[in-house]
Amino acid sequence: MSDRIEELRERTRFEPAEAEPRITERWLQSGLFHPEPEGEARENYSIAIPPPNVTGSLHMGHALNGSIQDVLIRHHRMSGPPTRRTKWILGTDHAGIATQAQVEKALRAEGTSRQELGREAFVARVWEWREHYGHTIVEQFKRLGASCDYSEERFTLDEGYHRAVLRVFVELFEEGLIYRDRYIVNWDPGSRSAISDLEVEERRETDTLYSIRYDLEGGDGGGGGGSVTIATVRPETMLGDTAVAVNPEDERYRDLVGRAAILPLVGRRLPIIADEYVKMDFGTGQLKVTPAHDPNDFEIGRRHELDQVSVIGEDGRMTSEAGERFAGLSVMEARGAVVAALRGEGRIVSEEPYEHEVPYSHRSGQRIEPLISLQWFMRMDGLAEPAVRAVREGRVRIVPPNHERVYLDWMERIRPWCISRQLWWGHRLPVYYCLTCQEEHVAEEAPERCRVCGGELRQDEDVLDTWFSSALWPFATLGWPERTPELRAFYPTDVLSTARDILFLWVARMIMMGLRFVGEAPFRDVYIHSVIQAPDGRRMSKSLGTGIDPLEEIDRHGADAVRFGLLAMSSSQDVRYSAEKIQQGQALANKLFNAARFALLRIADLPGVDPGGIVPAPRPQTIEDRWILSRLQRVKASTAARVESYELSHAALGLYDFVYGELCDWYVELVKHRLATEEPVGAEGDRRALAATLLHVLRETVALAHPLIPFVTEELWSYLEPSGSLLAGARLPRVEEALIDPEAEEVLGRTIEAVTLIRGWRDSVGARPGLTVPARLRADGYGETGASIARLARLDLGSGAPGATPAPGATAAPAPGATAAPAPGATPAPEPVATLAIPGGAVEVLSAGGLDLEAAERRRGQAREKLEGEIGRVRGKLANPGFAEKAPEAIVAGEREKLARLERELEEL
RNA sequence: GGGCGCGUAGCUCAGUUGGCCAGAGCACCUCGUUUACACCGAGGGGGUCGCCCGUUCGAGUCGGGCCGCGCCCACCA
Repeated sequence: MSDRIEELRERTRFEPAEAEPRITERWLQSGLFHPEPEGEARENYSIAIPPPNVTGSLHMGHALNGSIQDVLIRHHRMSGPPTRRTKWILGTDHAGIATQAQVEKALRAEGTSRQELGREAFVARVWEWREHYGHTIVEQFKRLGASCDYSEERFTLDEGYHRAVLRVFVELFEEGLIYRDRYIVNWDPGSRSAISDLEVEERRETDTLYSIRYDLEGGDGGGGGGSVTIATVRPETMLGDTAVAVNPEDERYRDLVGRAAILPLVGRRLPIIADEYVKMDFGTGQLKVTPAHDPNDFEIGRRHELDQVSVIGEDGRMTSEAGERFAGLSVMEARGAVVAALRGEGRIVSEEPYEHEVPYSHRSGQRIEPLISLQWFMRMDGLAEPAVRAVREGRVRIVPPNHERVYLDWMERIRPWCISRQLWWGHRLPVYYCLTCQEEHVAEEAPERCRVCGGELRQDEDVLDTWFSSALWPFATLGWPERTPELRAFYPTDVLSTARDILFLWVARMIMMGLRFVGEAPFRDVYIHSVIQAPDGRRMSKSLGTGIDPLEEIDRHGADAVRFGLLAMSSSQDVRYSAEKIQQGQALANKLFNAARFALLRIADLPGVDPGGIVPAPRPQTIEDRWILSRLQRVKASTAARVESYELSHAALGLYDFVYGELCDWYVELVKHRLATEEPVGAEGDRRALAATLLHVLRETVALAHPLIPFVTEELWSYLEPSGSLLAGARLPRVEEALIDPEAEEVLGRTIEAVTLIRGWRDSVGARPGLTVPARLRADGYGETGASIARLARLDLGSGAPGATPAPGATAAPAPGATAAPAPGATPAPEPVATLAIPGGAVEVLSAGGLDLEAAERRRGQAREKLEGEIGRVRGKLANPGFAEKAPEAIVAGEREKLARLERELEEL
């Protein structure tokens, strides 16, 4: 052990770049991240990672969620005897559209296309692509320190997973929940596929609202027979109009209903119908109905059995149905042409700018073209109902709970889900059509021939929405539909951690599918974490140039720093990225490293003490030992509670406060002299006890911090744990109630305040840092810490200072009067040249050497003023009859005590 | 149009069920070669807790209104 410690002498800082790869390697070799599939899910702990896109790379959202999940995973892994079977299910998502788009882009660069390659070759090409780029993100998770089970990486398109998808599809089809329909869908011309409602985003845009006059049937064409005026932002769609609608309550148009208008440019007869959808107060109250290109009109069309004329094709161009003049034009070209033609006929009544919401594809960024298409749908209401109950009844908890209502609202109004995609990359639908008799077959195994006519079969061209397969993630990854030991051991998982943007897209669907197919919700908790925004408050995105690369941050500051920073930033709401928090994490790692380094080297240097022979254990000799042990129990308890209730920023910052504000700033400083070599202060017994205590405190602190900052703590563990075992596989330190010591906390709390006050005073009176000031303590409650105060505040308290002898003027005096005698046998007390208040009394300064007494006097005046003000306030409060009567007893008592203390301090001044 | 949330020090954020003088990190100023750490240490300045009204002995915290900002959901051409 000593040799290893010797090398620490040269390492004055923790170097993440050097240490992290080494430590990662040890973890991966250890097998600790792979639990055997034994026991029941309720005794084990598991999390299914939200599978990143297979060709993606680590962004800030992954880094945050990875940090959060890893804290939970490591914390729970370390909370068993000595470890608990803990599995972090790892894998990637095939991400249909995104991946296909990437490969298509590459093909374009090569001057070819997927069409040219053909389906089979294209899919093979994507698999190749996936082999090539599919592992980067997994490697990046390793750099973050994520302790996933890397030995069992899944893919939403691997063989076993595919079987699960087919099973689900077939069962739902047989139940009638999956069906095929010609329905209006969100057509994404960018990916040439239908997409679901959830993949559409609305953007505010300003278009032109045209009012167009349609003549009524039976008129003379000159307007004499009357006309209707409709308003539209999409004049090109009028070519597909099949009706004009008015509100049935609309008095103005009552007699129009049942008549017909003539569609300009086309000449089609448009029946005028009455439908409640039409708003009487919008425009003229007359609405053109285009069932094939507007979702509302589609519904109206179904109600009134209107014709559907599709004038826009899946390529985003006008079809032949649009008429010769327009066929082949793009939508925008057609718009111009239609407007020009109408203008030529004098049919444009007005044009005005109009701001409205326009649907765009979340996937391709292109404007959605609603059109009618033959697609596969899944009815959701029956599946949603148990998923609603699971949340209502608390079997699934959403944290923070205010998202629960959003979930419930959406689930209760859930609509059919369009699950087919016109892509090649994905799970191809297990649907087969007979080429001769058209009979439809749905089966997990492709049938040989048509069961009706024996004809040849062809498989449906479409693939399933990526989210269909993602919805099965928590159980498909564990071997379902087989009843595997993995499934028994790790399903349901414990928590699903995610940002809220995929609450519907993914989380809700997992709950529905888990309940339906395994009979249990896939996780107990849904933890919804922050979205990290760019420092300027904009969304972090590559395209905006606002993204910050977590890997670059890891390179610069270390994975511990990035983890700590992200955890400290995160909360229940969105937050801006804070580089300072990352630096704070780096500082913490370095601080902890150096505190341990100091202790280890000092202990190694102790004369007559064999560091190897010291058994780390709490062996408190002094009040500061009792204090740090007590504080250690508190931070162990609070950290565990915070991690378990997902208050990760509090856990991180609480740990920081302990390490900095208690362990390093105070405890290490308080005990330094007891380890001093040149000038032996304490007995050897004390040194040995102190060494044991110090090592114990360090070990527990390091273990406690491990889930948050695993690298530096693992590194330190290699010095603190002689067996050479890994901290990742150690047990979290338990809270020892017996070591909680309110008295020590009280005494040290007061001592710290006193030292801080004296230091502040010194600074304000111009005392050089090296100057030792002769002084006398005239205050209660410093019997055990007077010497510490003298040392830390650089006071000379006379002969009584060293060792454990009570400091002069401290607790000895039975009465707290001003006449408290100095230590017996001392020479007559000199007159103080200055006095400053500390909790429980005052410090009297006995020599003016090196001090600015005028400043001291000013300061005393300020202190007195402040005390008086405070006393006044407290007195006023106590004098208020309402306060004394109505406030709780403890509060009143506290105020009384405070008053007494302040009065004593004032008196001492 | 509905829903959720935010507005606390120059910046980024904490402030549990209303109760000691409203905190932290960073930034800023002063001092410091104290033998763990200069990625350091000590000290300091800095806040009408968005605004108004109310409830209460007591409000950053609860209620109402207003102003500003963000996000989610939603089928008005």
